[in-house]
Amino acid sequence: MITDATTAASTARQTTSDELRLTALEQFASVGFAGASLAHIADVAGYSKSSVLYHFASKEALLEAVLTPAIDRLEEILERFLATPETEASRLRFVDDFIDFILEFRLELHTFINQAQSLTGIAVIDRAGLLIVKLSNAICDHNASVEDQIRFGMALGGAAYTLVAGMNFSTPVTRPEVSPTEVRDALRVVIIELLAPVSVRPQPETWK
Amino acid sequence: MITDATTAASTARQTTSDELRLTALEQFASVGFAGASLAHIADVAGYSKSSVLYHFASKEALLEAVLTPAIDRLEEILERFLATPETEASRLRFVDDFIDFILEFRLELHTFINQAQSLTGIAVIDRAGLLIVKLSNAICDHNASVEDQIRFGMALGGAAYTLVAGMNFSTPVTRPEVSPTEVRDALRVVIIELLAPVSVRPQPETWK
DNA sequence: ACGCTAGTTGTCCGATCGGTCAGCTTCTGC
DNA sequence: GCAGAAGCTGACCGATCGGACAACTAGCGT
Repeated sequence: MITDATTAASTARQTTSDELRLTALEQFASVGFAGASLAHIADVAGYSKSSVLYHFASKEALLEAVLTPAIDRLEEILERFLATPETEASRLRFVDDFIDFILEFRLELHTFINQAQSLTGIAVIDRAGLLIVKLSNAICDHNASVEDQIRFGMALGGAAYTLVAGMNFSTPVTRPEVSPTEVRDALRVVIIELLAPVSVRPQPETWK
Repeated sequence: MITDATTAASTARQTTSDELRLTALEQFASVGFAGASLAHIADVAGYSKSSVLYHFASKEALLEAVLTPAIDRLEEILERFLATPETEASRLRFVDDFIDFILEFRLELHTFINQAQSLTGIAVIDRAGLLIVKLSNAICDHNASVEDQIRFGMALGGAAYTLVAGMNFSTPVTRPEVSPTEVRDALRVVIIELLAPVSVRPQPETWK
């Protein structure tokens, strides 16, 4: 079998590092950082624990390598949003960027969202925490109401949960192959509803 | 100091079991079930590891004792909702019950929501998972759209995140003593917006 | 005074944790 | 041919894990 590394552009090159990163991500997201042992990660990926520690200096370094791409992406999104004056159009574009991010990095988001509080001190975690605060302020700083902060938190934590843990057992039997685009569209509707500014937010008159 | 056990009705009796349960809950919610060691739980509570294993047969038994009251409460709420024919009033009352539940058992909810997938097999976890499915079906079964399932998941996971992890670092400096009732009211508005049935759900015309 | 029970603890155990290190293979440049 | 780097591994280390067990103390009914 000839796997030419030079023509890696076609299909994504699957280096050992990448395999370990992916496996570690799945483990961190499902059993948590503390619960995921290096030996188990290595075993699932088909390597030895020593190999993991050859590619990554420590367990924390592995976590950083796993989360960094997602944080980088989120940072880009925030900077793009802050770079342009805020209009309804720019805010809507931000939401679309945000949904792209959530869907692409759902496992990374889930890992950070649910374990950031117990992993403070690790560089990438602190960096992500600061980023979330800046994001929150950018979205709902102008009036800074408690409700707006809750709306942002619900969108963030709700999406992380729904896409990773929620959909798994929400319909355990009834599984008629829900299409990704259908999930994406529905997610867009709900998140836009949550993050819409007060000016355009509809007020239900029944159900109050 | 006289602490009479017979007149325990006034202030909640603080038995050793209760102290250990509370400490364990805090640890499970913050560092996860796998990450929380019995020795550390005992240390924080001011007892020895042996004492923990005297009151609870095992670490899993401790988890069950910690989560069971919350699951019982949630079961009551579901049964109450299913017992009456569904009207807007009954659905609204359910939302209020639900919010009461979330606020009272936020740590238990957070623990279950974020770790259920890695703890399957433990009785109380499986029971809670089944309960969530039944809840989800009760709320949005009639039309069973993907969007409604996402709405339910966002409300559940979003609330669990916002109330435990989100509010902690969302406003790290600006902390003007946000009142509990203010949080409750805002949470009510957002959750009602998420869980309102299609018939009364407002459709924003801008921002689409 | 007595035995009984509930509560608490220190000690010990096998398993597993993250991490180090020496050695093994395979490939490459000279 | 061979030196050296890269990749990978098993053996080993001290620390910590969940848990078993015996011993100790304090209270209570007799």
